[in-house]
Amino acid sequence: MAKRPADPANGSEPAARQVPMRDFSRSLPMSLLRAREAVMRQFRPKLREHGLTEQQWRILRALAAIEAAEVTELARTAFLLGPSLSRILRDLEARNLIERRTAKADQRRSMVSISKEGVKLMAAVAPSSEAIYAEITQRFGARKLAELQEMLGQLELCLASTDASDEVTDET
Amino acid sequence: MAKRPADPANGSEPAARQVPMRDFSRSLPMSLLRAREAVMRQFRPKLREHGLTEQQWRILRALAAIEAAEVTELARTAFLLGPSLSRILRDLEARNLIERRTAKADQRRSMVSISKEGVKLMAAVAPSSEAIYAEITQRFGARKLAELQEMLGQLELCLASTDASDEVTDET
DNA sequence: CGCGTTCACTTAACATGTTAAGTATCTCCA
DNA sequence: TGGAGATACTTAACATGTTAAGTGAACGCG
Repeated sequence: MAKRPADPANGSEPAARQVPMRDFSRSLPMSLLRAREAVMRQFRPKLREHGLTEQQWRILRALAAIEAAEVTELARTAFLLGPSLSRILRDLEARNLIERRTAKADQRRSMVSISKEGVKLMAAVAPSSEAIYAEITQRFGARKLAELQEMLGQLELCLASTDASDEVTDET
Repeated sequence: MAKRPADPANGSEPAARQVPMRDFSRSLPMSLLRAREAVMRQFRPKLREHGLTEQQWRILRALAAIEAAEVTELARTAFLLGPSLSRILRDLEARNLIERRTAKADQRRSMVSISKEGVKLMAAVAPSSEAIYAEITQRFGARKLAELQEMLGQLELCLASTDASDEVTDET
């Protein structure tokens, strides 16, 4: 309470409290944000070496596992919003890392697939990526990691019904 | 150039023989991303009603708990990068939600504090925010939530040492 | 003093997140 | 069959993430 502009007549009063807002810093969104950032900080430098952003890498990985996918399907898989994906695909296509064709049966749909170049790039990055993931797994503990991901999945699930209209998420 | 026939009519073809990688939808970064998104999806609409983004709300919350803070300190607390914070502070100041003064002892530093308007806005949003958080807690379970956050904290901690003390990146 | 260094921010430039609006295509049914 | 509505993207506009460079002030040390 009583938050004042800290009167300008005084000399030094840098630190207000030692325990400012544990409350805020311990909120669930912040915990998730910091944890994810800690993880991504391990990967980003290596991806950057290959001229890839995190999202571009997600897309390539998603495409490498399938023959081809519609844009909407790819968005769901790579967990990207349509507009973001649209832009990224345009750039990846310009770099010849992916290929795009409109479906014959439905001219609205665009089938996206990874190119030879894209596969080559993936092959170059994958080993480092796997090594980093293995390092993280080892540091944190494989069992604990599985446990954590199980809880994250449950959290996601128990919040999904709130805003979802009536979607049936039939995943693996 | 025609990578493969890839008939446009096929619906499911779990090939995935190119580069052997984990199913990336189960990777840790994706799990964290999806979980966080599921949580934030609960908050965003309410914040938006008040013309606030998630980051702006973080800053106001951080400022509400202290008298004033330097920009760098605030960045650390709200978990924002300097440039992002710089922009947001400029906007929040234009909306009279915060106040800024340069420190007397060190002209480089800028002391930021929340304004009366900002406090008023927080008072308007906080109840809804708390209600949403309570709902999440109830759905997921308070004990489980605490457990999850404990694990997230441990994950963050066990990865923190990697980029801080561990070094030898003198290849630049 | 003087000058190079560090520090605290700010700008710049590019990429993505987020919401709303636009465009082309397809579906359905009166 | 043709026109309203739904669908699959794409664009647009604004806000933030991310890295690099810039600016001005404080420091250190000869």
